Amino acid sequence: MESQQIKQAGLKVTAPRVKILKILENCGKRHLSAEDVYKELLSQQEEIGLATVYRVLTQFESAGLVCRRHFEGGQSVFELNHGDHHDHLVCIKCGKIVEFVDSTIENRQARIASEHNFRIEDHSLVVYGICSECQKKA
Amino acid sequence: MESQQIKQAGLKVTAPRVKILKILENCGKRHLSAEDVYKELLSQQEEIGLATVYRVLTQFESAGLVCRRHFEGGQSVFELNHGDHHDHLVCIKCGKIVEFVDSTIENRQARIASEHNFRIEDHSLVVYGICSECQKKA
DNA sequence: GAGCAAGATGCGAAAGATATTCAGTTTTCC
DNA sequence: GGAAAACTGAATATCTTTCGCATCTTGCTC
Repeated sequence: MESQQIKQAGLKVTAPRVKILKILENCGKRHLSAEDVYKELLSQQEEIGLATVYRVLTQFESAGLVCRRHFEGGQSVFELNHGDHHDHLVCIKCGKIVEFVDSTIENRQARIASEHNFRIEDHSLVVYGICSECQKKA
Repeated sequence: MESQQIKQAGLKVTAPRVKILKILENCGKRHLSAEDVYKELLSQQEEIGLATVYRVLTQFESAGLVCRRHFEGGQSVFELNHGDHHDHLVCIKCGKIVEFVDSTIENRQARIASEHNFRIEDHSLVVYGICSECQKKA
């Protein structure tokens, strides 16, 4: 149940939060912008302001429920945090996003960071390209 | 001479362009936001508008003279393009940026992209962490 | 070097994303 | 059931980036 996750995050269980979490879980797409979530709410006849969407997503982020990503293009996208880290392959034509994990890359990153005496907190690897369908179309 | 580079890029040689390019070359830091460049111009008593800074940087980007990066935090940073691709290690405390290149990572990326039938156009790898100095301070 | 067209510039205003304020409402906890 | 604390929507503010447009420059020609 969504309300459990929200409660465990130390947040009060309110209608907007539950609905937003539901959307993140059920809307099919893994990556949604604040705007996407807002539009989805509107299409469900929900009376939830954009400001609340941002607030809730930010709170979810602090609580570790979702991750925020800044891809190129100004807008942030949010995705549910399933605990596993992964990187992204983004199609610059159609916006399709593929997730991947590669331990070789993760290891090299750790190595490089330690060579520079950095303690890694996070990282973001995004590969931009053109997916097979868009290659055909072009 | 800066004016050569600008001319070769197919752009008219104008005072703002030369000055901005000089700043990128000489200001010491490799990564500047549009705001940074603008402030630097102001401190040099130059009458150059912020809009022009953005326009010029965007043109330089199209011309391949500089690269624009979107790190976390809303603002874009620009850096001179020396032809070589590289990735970034960013200190989330002090903002220090270290550049690195790792062919193992590059290769894995290419492999992953081809496994998904993507044609790579670009990529961005940013590792966020805490640098040695900031670790001491904390 | 004057003349001209194409292209640049500066400024203010606008756009887009996100954050904040505020007053009223809802949840939680006892 | 009620008070305190936390939450909400709307409007507003902010920040970065872009646009519109009148004016000025540059690069080329003669």
